[in-house]
Amino acid sequence: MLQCLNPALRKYKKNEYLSVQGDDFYALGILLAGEAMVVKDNAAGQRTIMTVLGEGDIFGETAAFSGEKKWPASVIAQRNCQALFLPPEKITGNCCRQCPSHRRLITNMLRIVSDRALALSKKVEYLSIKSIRGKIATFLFEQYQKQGSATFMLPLKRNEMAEFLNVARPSLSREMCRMREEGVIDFHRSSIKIKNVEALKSMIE
Amino acid sequence: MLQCLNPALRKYKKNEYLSVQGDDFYALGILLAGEAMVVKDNAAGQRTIMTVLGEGDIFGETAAFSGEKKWPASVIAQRNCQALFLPPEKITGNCCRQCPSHRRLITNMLRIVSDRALALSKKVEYLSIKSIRGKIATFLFEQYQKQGSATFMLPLKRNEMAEFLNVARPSLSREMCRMREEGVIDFHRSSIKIKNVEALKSMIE
DNA sequence: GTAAAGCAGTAACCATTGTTACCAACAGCG
DNA sequence: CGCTGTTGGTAACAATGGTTACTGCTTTAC
Repeated sequence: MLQCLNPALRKYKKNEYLSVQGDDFYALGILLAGEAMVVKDNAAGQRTIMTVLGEGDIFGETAAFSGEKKWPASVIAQRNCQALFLPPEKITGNCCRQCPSHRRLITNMLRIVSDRALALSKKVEYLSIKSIRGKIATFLFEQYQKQGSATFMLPLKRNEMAEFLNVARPSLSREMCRMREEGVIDFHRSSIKIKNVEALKSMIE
Repeated sequence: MLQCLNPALRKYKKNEYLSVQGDDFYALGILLAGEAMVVKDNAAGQRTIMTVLGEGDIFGETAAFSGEKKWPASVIAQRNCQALFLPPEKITGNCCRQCPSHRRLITNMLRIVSDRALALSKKVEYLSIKSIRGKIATFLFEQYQKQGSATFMLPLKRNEMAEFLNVARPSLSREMCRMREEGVIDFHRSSIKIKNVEALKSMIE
């Protein structure tokens, strides 16, 4: 079976990175020996520990089958580690002649469930932020990155945005206006301009 | 391919239930025609709309491959609907001779990713509750159901419980004591007794 | 063009929750 | 037994965010 999967075995010293957040994703990981930490950095550079991996634990399983082909978090060796990496195609793969449509079905299924998990994990991120300002900053910064320009249109109305961020609409308005007064952003209705990216970043979290 | 999967086709009139939250889960659904709503009821009887399904949308995909074999939400026809139901085993199934270990691998993978999605959706539920009291009530009620008795031990220390619910520890203590004063619960350290289940339920959400 | 509906900003007030700091109860240990 | 560290309750105060209600600006429909 292992031959069929053709996994890559790698060794890491303490504090080495098994994977780096944002890097291209090629292979699902299995920690064979040692201990590693899954950490997520946000835009402000703050780091959150997601989990600690022990021997036998799998990492990157959500990204493996989703549409997103970047590592959603970094994995850092806490001690010397050994890890196996296997490309997700190998798992769903047709090493043992199966009907192609069946294979397609399984792949789709995995992708659907994984995408769902990714979306939920995004939602958890937003909900875990306590201040409205932090939520706004995170939201805007993400839009800014996605749209690539400092001036863009918000994809949601205030109403919807408030619901999405789980806050009251007037509170959202109030806070956005404060941020405008402070010169961090400028906006009118749905069009928005980020005037000070660094300041915005620092408000994240 | 469809023969291989052997799906059940069912028709529903407006307002009929395609699935009922808490019922045993046997088959994954695909909405072929019509429109349906996915709703989640909480213990207090309040209903949240999760999504609206259109033609071609899949429902129950997370439960299908996870360890949990109950419907996590209800699906209600908004208009006359047609839906296809197929048992998840058929998807992962060996209709086309594949090596058993490979099949095992795929099933495990699906289960892992699905369980992850379920856990995240649970977390979202907790984080979406705004009042501390609501969080406590939800948490306690869930423990109560899981442990089956009105007197039980909390699995977390105050510290950890506060972190889990994403609130400050003193605020948690304060609120728990208020609930004790009101006669809804009684507790000492980690041992807790639910004195008024109905009152507790009504505090959920 | 005008009425009606929906959307967004504003302000005052109030409730809830976080913060900080301190204290009491308890567990483990010599 | 008393020391120490941990855990949990308490209280005062500050800050944050929700509520409500009103306003004016846009958009849509007729």
